[in-house]
Amino acid sequence: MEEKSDQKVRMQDIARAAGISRQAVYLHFKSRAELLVATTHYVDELRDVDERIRRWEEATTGVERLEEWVEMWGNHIPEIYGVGKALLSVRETDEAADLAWNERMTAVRNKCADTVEALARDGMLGSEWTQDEAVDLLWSLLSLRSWELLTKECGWSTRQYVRSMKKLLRRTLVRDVG
Amino acid sequence: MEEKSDQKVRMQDIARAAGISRQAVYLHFKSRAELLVATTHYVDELRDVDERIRRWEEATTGVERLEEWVEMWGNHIPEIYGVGKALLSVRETDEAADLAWNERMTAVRNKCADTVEALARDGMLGSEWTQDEAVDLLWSLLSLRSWELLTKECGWSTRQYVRSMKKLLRRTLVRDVG
DNA sequence: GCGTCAATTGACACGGTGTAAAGTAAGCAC
DNA sequence: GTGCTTACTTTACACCGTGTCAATTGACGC
Repeated sequence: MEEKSDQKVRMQDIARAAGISRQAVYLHFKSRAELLVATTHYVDELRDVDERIRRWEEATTGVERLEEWVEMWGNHIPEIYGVGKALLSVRETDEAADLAWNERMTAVRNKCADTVEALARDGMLGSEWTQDEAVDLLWSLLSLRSWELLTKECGWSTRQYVRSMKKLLRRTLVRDVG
Repeated sequence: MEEKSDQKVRMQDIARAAGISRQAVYLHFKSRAELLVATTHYVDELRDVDERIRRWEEATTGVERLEEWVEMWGNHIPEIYGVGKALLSVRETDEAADLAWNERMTAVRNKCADTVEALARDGMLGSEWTQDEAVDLLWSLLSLRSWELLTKECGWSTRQYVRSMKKLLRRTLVRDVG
């Protein structure tokens, strides 16, 4: 999926890649949606997301947390892009997939909320935003879709994406000092 | 499509809505993709997009143009959301649909470029952005996906979306004065 | 009455997902 | 060795949505 995130990955393809028959895949996962969900969990484990979050939580000031969070999540997006995109598209029809995606997204949203919270605690949240608005903006700018737009359609690198999001968010959400 | 932009609209549904048989639809449009493309053009005509653009071009200063552009396009998005979303999803498989979508998107992109150009001419473009970066950012923040995320997933109104985008873009792209 | 044009009905091919059934080969128990 | 389980295979088929094709109908103009 990561290799050919532009094309559709069929059960057939997955089976072939695993060196088993298409039917055998159904012995392990009862539907394509379930397989995709399981894959996202596998990727999380593989990339040791928990460990990264632990490190992020050590950041102290709000502004630091913001920068670290953008850095961390922004760099994680390309690692989940393939599965994520597939999951996004089955979500339209499959309820379980929708649920699974929503769970993952609220997890991300919670991190965004923590970040904004820290910013507000420091009195560094720009006065034109409510906390909720700031969370929504941060979350949407760090969404798979935003990353997809800027990298796939505009030709940015992930590096550039992270750098620009940091700048943009700092200018936008953080109160002017001096 | 606008009514039920969450569900998939099949040829069957379109035929029923038009009061003709499914096959008859194929007498007018040779594929679903072509129908979707035609529909976007129809919507443009219906909403008299050209006229709106003409009005927008009267804005003189860069900052005014930015605000007007966000206002205009932001309010147009919900009018094309249903078809747009359908088109986005066939784009993956249908080449003609992809082309049609890209054309529409470069048109939007050009307006973004004009806006940034005006900003730069006034010396009001923030010094941390190149013009290309500014265009990409503006374009992606005004994309159907961004609007979708903030309204459908975060529960914002289009009003709120437009207002926030104006604020965000002003703070982000426009040079600090004084 | 004739052609033609829009639409109808019904059948069918294709591709992708998912189900079901029967068969096979390897491993382990005793 | 015989028997049982487990993982997998092959084959077949149902379901859906898109798209094609052929034969038919009904209204209109002339």
